[in-house]
Amino acid sequence: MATKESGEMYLETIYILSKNGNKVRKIDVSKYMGFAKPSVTRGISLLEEKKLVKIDDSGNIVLTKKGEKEAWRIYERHTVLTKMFENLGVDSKTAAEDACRIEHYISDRTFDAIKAHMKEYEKG
Amino acid sequence: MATKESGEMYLETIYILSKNGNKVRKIDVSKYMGFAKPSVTRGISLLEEKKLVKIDDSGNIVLTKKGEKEAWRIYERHTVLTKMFENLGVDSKTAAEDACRIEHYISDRTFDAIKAHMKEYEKG
DNA sequence: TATTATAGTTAGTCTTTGCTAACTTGTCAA
DNA sequence: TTGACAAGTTAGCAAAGACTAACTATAATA
Repeated sequence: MATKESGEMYLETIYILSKNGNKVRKIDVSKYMGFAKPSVTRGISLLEEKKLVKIDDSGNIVLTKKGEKEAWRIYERHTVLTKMFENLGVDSKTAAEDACRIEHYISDRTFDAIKAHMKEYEKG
Repeated sequence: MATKESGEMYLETIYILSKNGNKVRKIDVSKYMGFAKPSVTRGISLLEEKKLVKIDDSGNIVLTKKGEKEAWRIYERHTVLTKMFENLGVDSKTAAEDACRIEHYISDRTFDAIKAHMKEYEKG
């Protein structure tokens, strides 16, 4: 598989950790994901190459416009899929775990259909 | 990821190709999946080690009980997920493609919830 | 200032799973 | 019987993405 999964997980993690205006360093990502520091060093540097993040003068990881957009894309998949599974009666933990794996593999087209359906569902 | 994906795809392919009582050789798997012969040689031999398939005297790949069960598990995911996406308005091709990727990552628990929901849906 | 802890990097390993090149085996037809 | 083609294997490469060991650099504290 052209595994975008790894990069997307780093991106999503950075997004989550920085959501409340928090500074995010590589060590934070390392701890959050449970990956060794060198793995994170490389993972993030790949994101840098793709212009998805920058490292500021203090060593904080900052999402670029492009990175922010992409991270949001993944994060939205995560939340919507989790909610869908919960609505189907799946416990929150399992729902979130499944969403976290599936979010990387679902096409825009199918995700949009799910999103539209969820919107309807919530309405009435 | 503890990628079960590759092995599951081989298994599912063998299942599909043998569904109508057809004999399945490695070359058939190779053509169906678009993989080179050596890749298939190894892929299948891993399934042999796990006692999921056997090679009979004529070189045909035969699913064991265990392999059959596992293959069916994947195949059912494939069909149910495809149908669900189609019901949400996704075109058949996209629905099948998404199902094919996602089928490897969805937990039993979540899949059961989806299956139950589809049953309800079809009833009414 | 010197010590020490924390953050980060470098170098190199491992596993998975695809690939090609080149060989072997087995079958069928001339 | 031989020649040729199809099926399958062996050996080795590549990329992704995790790891450890060991280093450096930074920052806080005695």
